[in-house]
Amino acid sequence: MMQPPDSPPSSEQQLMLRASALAGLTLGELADWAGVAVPQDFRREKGWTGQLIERWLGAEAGSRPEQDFPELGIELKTVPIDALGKPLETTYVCFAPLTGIAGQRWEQSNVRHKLARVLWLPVEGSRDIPPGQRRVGAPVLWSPNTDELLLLQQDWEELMDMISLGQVEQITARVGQVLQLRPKAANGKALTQAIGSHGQPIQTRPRGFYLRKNFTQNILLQHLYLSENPLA
DNA sequence: CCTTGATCATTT
DNA sequence: AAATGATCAAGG
Repeated sequence: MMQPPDSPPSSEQQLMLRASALAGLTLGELADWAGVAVPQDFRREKGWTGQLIERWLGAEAGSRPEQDFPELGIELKTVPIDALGKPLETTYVCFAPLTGIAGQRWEQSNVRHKLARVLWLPVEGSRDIPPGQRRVGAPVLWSPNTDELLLLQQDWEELMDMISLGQVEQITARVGQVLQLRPKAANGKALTQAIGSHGQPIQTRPRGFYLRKNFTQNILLQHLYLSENPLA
């Protein structure tokens, strides 16, 4: 039986070694060995899988607005996949700034920084598989290529333009080719300040940036054909 | 309230 | 069946 590390990985290689060691194991095994109870479902513990994987890779717990491995400049994302390897959910990236965004540039945006380097860890997520029996897949270390970067930048600029023009209430999840903007809060009562259609301050639900499923799927698929040893 | 970890539940 | 909009928990 394995045991979770007690310190962050000292190198990218060590991180990948840790992640690769999880491939093929079930969430039940990882939970047992870490002394964590497995929930019947995720209705009341939606972040359970991500937090379990964080422990096994030695990420610092917490809600700091930073990368999971700041020393390595790497962000960790677990992604639920179906039997065919397709993402079952969009991927949350970060909150969207709704005020004080004049002159904000893509190059220095939170989205750009978060996605600079991501360690994707696919996990079986079909609801007909009990959480404890769901298997962890092989890790994929990814940085956006030129095409992906351009798509992300185009979407980010379109969304941020709408926000700065006071059109945040008109933004639906349909806007954006690969990046979308959706509510992100504890509930519908949470409100934050934004810009209204006449430039006046308004109260609206906080929003977050999410990656569409197809975009994430292409990342995982590319590695299937283009990486040296995708199954290692 | 904000940010982290995301999935749920209803609509389309 | 897929996508959108809503929601749950914990740390700060």
